[in-house]
Amino acid sequence: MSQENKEKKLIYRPVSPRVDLPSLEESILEFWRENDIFKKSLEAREGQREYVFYEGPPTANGKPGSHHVLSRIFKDIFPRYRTMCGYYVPRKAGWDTHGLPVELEVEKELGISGKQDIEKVGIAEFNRLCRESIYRYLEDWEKLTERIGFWIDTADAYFTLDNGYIESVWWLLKEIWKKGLLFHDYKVVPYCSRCGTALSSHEVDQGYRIIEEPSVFVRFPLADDPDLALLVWTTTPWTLISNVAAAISPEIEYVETASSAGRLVMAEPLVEKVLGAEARIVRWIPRDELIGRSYIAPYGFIEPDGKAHTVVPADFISSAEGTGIVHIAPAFGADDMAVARAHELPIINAVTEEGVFDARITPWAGQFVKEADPGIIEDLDNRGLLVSRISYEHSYPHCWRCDTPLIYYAKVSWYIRTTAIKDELLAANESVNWYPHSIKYGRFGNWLENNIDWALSRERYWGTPLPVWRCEQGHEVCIGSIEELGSLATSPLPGDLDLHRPFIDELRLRCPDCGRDMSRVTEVIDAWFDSGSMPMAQWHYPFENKEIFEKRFPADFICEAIDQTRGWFYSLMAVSTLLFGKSSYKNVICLGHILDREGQKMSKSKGNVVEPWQILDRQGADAFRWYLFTASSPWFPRRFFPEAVDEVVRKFLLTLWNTYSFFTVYANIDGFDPTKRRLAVAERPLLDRWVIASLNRLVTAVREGLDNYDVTGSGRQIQEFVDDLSNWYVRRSRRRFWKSEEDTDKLSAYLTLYECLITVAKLLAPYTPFISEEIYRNLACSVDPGAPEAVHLCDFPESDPELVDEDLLFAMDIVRRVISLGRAARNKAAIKTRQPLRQAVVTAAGKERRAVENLSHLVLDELNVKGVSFVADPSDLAGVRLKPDLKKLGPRFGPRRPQVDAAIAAMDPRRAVDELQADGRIGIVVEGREEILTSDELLVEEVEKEGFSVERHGGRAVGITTEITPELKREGIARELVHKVQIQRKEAGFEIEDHIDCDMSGSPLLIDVIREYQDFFKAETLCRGLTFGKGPLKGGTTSPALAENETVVISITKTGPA
RNA sequence: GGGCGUAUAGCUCAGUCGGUUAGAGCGCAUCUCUGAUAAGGAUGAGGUCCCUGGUUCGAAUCCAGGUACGCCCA
Repeated sequence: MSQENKEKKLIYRPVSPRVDLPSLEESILEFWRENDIFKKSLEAREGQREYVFYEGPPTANGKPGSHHVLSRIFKDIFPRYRTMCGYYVPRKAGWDTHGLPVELEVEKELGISGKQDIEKVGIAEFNRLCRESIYRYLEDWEKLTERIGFWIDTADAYFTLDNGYIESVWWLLKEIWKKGLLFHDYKVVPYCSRCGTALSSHEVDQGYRIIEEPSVFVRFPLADDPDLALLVWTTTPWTLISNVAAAISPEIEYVETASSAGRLVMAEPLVEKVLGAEARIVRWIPRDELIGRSYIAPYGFIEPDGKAHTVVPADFISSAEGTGIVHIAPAFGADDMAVARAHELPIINAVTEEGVFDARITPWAGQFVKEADPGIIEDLDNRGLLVSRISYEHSYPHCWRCDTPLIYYAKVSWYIRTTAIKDELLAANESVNWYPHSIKYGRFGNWLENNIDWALSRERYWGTPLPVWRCEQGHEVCIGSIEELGSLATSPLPGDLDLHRPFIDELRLRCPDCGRDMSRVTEVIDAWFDSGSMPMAQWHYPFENKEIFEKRFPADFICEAIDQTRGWFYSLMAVSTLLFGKSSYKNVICLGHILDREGQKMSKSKGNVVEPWQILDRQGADAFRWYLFTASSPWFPRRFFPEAVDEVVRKFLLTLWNTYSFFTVYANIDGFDPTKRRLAVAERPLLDRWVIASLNRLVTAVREGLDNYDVTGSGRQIQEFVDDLSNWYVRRSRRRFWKSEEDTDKLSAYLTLYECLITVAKLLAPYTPFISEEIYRNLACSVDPGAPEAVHLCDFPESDPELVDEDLLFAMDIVRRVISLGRAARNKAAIKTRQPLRQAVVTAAGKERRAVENLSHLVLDELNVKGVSFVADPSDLAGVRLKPDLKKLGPRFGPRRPQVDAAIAAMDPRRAVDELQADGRIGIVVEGREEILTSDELLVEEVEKEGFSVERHGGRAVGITTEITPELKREGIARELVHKVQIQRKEAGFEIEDHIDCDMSGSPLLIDVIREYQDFFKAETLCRGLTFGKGPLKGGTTSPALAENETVVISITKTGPA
């Protein structure tokens, strides 16, 4: 045959059953590159209806990890799918380039930390390094992006650091400013006084340590009754100097107490804990009596600028510790600040940015606030205000760089008043489809409901500068374009102006109000505002590309991980709602995180990170993709490790590959060319019509799934089909492919398998673009020069509902269940499949019975039985057992049901069933009372009958006769010996179509059987000359074989090909 | 401390409206089948359906409280 192949031109490129998937994928990548397939896939759909995708820009400031693969393949699959469905789906890449993480990376590289260090280096140099660091990993990202088959236009990517991008962001900010929604106010931030900088929450998290601190209980005497005092607890005595109010909870009861400490007001539940058992409750004080009461402040260094030192309500107060009365110092606590805003309290700040008391606080001026605590406590004690002090152990944040205890400190910050558009945000959210749905009114909806103003500014260096200039008079302008900047600048703009710091800071403007010099405020903006602006800024809107933006807004689809709820998902929605009053996206998939094998977060420090290249180099991108698409729901957190992907390769990709390989081997032998042959499906055998029906049903399901953003469900259905195709359709059809006659049956098998493979390749193209491409190209392009050159240029398959023969699908399903039960029954009886048996008995009636009858040849063959018979009445096959139908008897008898169960169990089942059949009802006695049960209130189950081996599942049972007659035994022996010879042929290395001569000597019984079955024997083993007892054949292979405890010596020799 | 999510076999996951014996694949053991396959088939071992309480005749499923993990906040 090999000789013949060399001479004959093969239709299909030969496909080895062994495949190296990663290197196959590399060659497909090369094909795509060389032939511009991605570009062609776009061009082919130009002018068609658009499907709009927005790329949420990753920060390329580090190597991409497995979680990036997850999000990037989900970003890939829908554009691919929609393209195949006929949509035009442009895919512009983007990179997020600003922000603290970039700065930290550069600080680390330079071995510096903190703002003072950065300013020593110089902002120009520092930002130059930031810009450089962005590009450092870009290549890694682009390589990975290509390798995993994520088609996105990286050549035309947007960068948030581009002047054009920044100009668009400025324009957006100016629009917000014009609406009066950009403002500045105090914000309490975790602050390191040594480094002179606020810390991000990420940094704060790194510095928590358990420390022991003094905490004090202090008297705040009431102004109108100084003998009675509020009892206040604080762990930061130094903040008492800046006190402006005392807060009580609207939910806790307050009392006046009498004890050795005097008359004190506090929360009732805490009295004993704080004052001890000796304290006495004098009276309960209604909250109304407290709210609004004035008290004498502990310190009067600073005169408050407004009404202060009164009791106010606040809802964050705990009744678990403290006194239930909380001292409020708005400059040093976020909760305090919120209370101050709600009640229009003044703000007192006695502390400088260096973390020391200012000159007004004479006793402690210049002292670090936390170090002043002991002096303050002593002072309180001396003045009789201290009730008690205790040592308090708690977790307190420290600066991760210098270990200085952080203080919470009010700084001026710029905000966007998103609270003013809360209703619009909620309305915009209504228009979005969230996957999973729970996010919409859960995590995201709640976040919108509790919206707080967007803290926009950062006192940092590498970011979009806040385009606000201020003059000495306090006039402010917000600049919305480079042109506007030029018109107000005191000197012409340089031609190569970089809009970043420090260059932008050097530009002076002339104040439009008073004509004085204006300089820029120093802040840059939150990088989230950059990325949230991408729908406009990626196009340099409104300065350019107006039509493109309008056409591609909002996005049909975006996708990121769950941590973006308050990140990109929010910023994207907030920016567009501020500007246009609507959401920038319609459908959003919110992915879960990838965890390690133990369910722990992957992190470099734990060393449990799975590098994507580990998977890509060993198992390949398709395997990686398929695993992530189908292993679990996209939004669940998932455990991930390399071995998990192995199963995908073995069970799915190799199964598909081998089916494909099988086809090419035989199609090449037979020279099968699908373009030259036709056969209507209706004229094909049942098995073919079944697999075609199943395929068409699959197409509908996959389309429906992907239309509804269900990747996992659709994928699992494809996997199930491929399994059926290989392990049922091909397995059952094997002989049809290798038989020598060229008949309709064979043609039908080829056409059917071909259609299945091509359609599956197309269905899989969005999922596993590489193997799909290979299968499609070899099968389609090899025979049809008119076929699109890549699977990704094809139309997505459409289902033909006419071909979905539901009855046939049902019938096959039933038959396969019957076969499975039959095999189990054989196994239980320990009768090997090669031994023929007389009969299989199936309990089936009506539609099910007809199904098994129509497909009975499958049952006979698979179960190796001579006949199938049916029993309508299960008792023919089995004994019976009676069970209560709980769904019916439960509601009827309620608590008495257990007694009913017992009464049923006590009946003789055979007689009860007879009675039920005769009368449709039966009487039982429950607690001495007669009750009538009808037949639909009872369930009848069968148990095994003699002479049969029976297996059951649910209401279905299949039995096989276990009697082996001498005749059946002889046939079994014949099959056994055929099997032995087949093994021997294989071991001798003969080709499938080689013919042999065979000699058999030994057991007279076995030889007698083979004489009887010699036609069968010769046909199965391709044996031409069969002799008995002539001894080993010359040049042959000889081996002893055992069947039924008798031995023969079999000798075979090759006599040449067919 | 708050909000959201997850928890089912050693592993990865299904489990419909509350219903009878909680399933699949992998892995393991035993057997079986096989001239496409790294495969197929069957059986078995393996389960505190995270815990506690409640509702109910009946809870993996509904309710409440908790635990662990993750995310986002504080």
